[in-house]
Amino acid sequence: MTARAHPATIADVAARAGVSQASVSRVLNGKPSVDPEIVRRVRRAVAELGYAPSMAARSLVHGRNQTVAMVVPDLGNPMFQGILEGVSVAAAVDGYRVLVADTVERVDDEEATAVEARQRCDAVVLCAPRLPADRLARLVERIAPVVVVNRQGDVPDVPSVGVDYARGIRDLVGHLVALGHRDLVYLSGPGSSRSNADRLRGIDDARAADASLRVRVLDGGSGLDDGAAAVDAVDAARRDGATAVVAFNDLVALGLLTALRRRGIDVPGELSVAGFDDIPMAAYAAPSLTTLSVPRAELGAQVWTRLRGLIAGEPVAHAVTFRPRLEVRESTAAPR
Amino acid sequence: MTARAHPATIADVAARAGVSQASVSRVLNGKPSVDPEIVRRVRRAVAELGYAPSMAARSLVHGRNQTVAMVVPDLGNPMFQGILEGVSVAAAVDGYRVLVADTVERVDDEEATAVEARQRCDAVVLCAPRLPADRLARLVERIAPVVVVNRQGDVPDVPSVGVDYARGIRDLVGHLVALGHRDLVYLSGPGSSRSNADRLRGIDDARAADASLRVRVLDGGSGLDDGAAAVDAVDAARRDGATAVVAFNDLVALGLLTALRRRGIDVPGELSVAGFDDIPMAAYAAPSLTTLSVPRAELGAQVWTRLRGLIAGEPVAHAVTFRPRLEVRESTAAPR
DNA sequence: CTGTTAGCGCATTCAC
DNA sequence: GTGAATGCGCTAACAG
Repeated sequence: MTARAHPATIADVAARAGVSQASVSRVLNGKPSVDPEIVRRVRRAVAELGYAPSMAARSLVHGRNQTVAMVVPDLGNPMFQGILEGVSVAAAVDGYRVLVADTVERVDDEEATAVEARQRCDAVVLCAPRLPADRLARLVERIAPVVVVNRQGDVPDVPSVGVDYARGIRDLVGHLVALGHRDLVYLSGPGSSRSNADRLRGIDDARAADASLRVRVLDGGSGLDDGAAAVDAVDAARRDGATAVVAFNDLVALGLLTALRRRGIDVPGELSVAGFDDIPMAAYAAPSLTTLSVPRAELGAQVWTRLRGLIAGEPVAHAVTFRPRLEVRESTAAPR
Repeated sequence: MTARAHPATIADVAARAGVSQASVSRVLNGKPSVDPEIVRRVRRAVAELGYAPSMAARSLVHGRNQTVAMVVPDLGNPMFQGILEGVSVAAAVDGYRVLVADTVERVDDEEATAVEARQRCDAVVLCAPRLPADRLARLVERIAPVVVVNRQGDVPDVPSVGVDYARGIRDLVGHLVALGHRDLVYLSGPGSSRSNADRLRGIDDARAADASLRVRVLDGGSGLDDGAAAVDAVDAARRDGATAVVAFNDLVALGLLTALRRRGIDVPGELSVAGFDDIPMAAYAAPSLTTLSVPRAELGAQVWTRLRGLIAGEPVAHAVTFRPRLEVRESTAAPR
């Protein structure tokens, strides 16, 4: 077994099998009508040489990579992890792999990252919740084919898959109102984030539909720490009459829950708390968290379906929006 | 602005600038000593044509991708997410990207996945906690350059970075013993997992050092659900005298915590509980979780450092092992 | 300092 | 059905 310094090439295989490179190529790509005898010899040579085709060469010829990029603002967020996993698994079935490009919340070079990622891949999945719509619009046409996540309506003619945050919030508020709450707090997410804007729209809709409803909007964030840090403001609102709080997402709600517990404020006795996303931990919190469930994996799968279509040159598919499902748990109850 | 069907090539740029392809290449790669005038014209042509170099062609010539693969058993695990993020960020600094290959816990085709990933990338980061040592050894030589995570000692001559689980467990048991515990439960992780074996070794060491110490090993798992599902067995042990439980990881501990609460068992009053990993949620649990902190991001950075060295042809660097730091929180206390 | 030439490894014409 | 030639886009020698 002589080890070669450089990996075997198709030429080596051809020589070893005593056939032409073209034949080897045909066999390897399963082209029909190749003499069985040739097939056998080629397969043997391939095995003996431990030959593996060069992806680089193949990419150059085909103009395709079999790789897509997924740019995310923060890999630490369970939401994006879920989508990544969904896309990753779905794409793998079609022989595609996914490259992750974590912009680490640096909105400023999100465009550069996306463009760079596109150069190495056949397409990109863009999660850019904070990129202003006009910049987003310019970006997507530079990096097509692309599908955007949670930017429905911001970029016409670009496939988009996302969550109906406004709808989810309305459902949630409806649940709280039904319990008897009239004075709510919305603990907002990152100010510039599109999905936060969507949630705010849901809040506004709810307010418009019910004049007796009061909702105070407090600054929050998107992580556990942000939720905990908001406890002062939340408690102040509570003493001023608020009876329930809707957090930007589960992480924030969980952080708040802990801070409230430390302060001795009973949830849901003295204050109801709800989140968004239904991350695995939500059901395990104390009290378990009322939240809105979003199908992360399925969302990822849908993203891939659209991306694959685009790569294949199919027309832009319709946008899909998942309606969150209200998951009522212990953290919300009727106010005292 | 005439739009071209096919992206501009270096030949287009050369023609437009009235120079040779070689010159264009030189300018683009920042080769020294190129006539400033030429540089200007090339830059202008590049801008006008919106030229972007083909990574595929470049890869073919260089034999390198500027991409590494990271194969993980489960992207849903915060541990791997953290490492991924660490590697991703560190690699980006050097112009490298990372491809994720989620084997979705399917140990059987872990090898195939890794090999396939290696074919598209310059190197691979291998997280394969359950792959038997002999198969691992054979695998790594097929996919070198590679650095393995948490398989210290299993593959000599392969850079490895990991966590000293045994040491962490000993430190933790020491803490529990100091509190007065003598009868512990170890809620084990996946049976075939190397890191579970390491923890068991830590348990054995502790037992060997202290004959009066009793440790019952119970079957667990690696997720929230596994922890919750173990509550019956844990409670039985408790009634039989056990006063503290060491869970495989934080997820398991958190799941158990919730199940215990539902059963009305006070932690740490009636039972102490500790985890491993110090995931963000650990500090926010009720009660907050005593655990062992491992530097995920730094671990990822170390992985990249080693991988980069290997790619550059440097000799195999020494293995690094991080000693976990004990994080004492509310979930452990002296037994009644 | 610049241009010309020759591959990198493969898939794909086109003749045979 | 098979082989020989051509080119994907780029960089690295080599001349000039």
